[in-house]
Amino acid sequence: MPRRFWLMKCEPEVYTIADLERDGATTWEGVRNYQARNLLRDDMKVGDGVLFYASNALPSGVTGLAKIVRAGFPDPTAWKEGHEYFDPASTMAAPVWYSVEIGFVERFALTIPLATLKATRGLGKMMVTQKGSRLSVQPVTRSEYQIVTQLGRAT
DNA sequence: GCCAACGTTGGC
DNA sequence: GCCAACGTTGGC
Repeated sequence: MPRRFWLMKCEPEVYTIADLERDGATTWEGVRNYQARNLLRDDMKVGDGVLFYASNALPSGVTGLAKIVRAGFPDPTAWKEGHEYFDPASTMAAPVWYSVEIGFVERFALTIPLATLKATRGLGKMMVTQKGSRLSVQPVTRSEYQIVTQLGRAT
């Protein structure tokens, strides 16, 4: 089965590529958007490549690489009463929200800013470069992944 | 902090 | 099922 590629957004105040480097792996929890949920639950597979994106950052951009180390499973935080991600609609029998686990791959020396992505040939159609693109988990093509990886290693 | 874009909610 | 109101995201 061909490896697929993704971009996952997180605010630096919540979690960074440096945190992932320290932890080795982390559970990607708290996604509460159906479109992103479907990707987590159905499409992300072990071994898929991930561009780690820092949103609401200075600058916002891709800060490194990760990979899927555990495919979709019910988001445990949805079951924790009192937790900020608690959702009574999600039950053990019929989970509503899903998580994956990602593992650390590489930390770029410098962030590849959104402005650079927008200006780079071959990334014009990348979802994150489109106006109003708010999806926190996005599909990325192999070629987009490779171009961004090269940018990250070149700096 | 501003504000545009988007998703969700809820009245009808 | 429409759509206005509202809340959230996220770049700047």
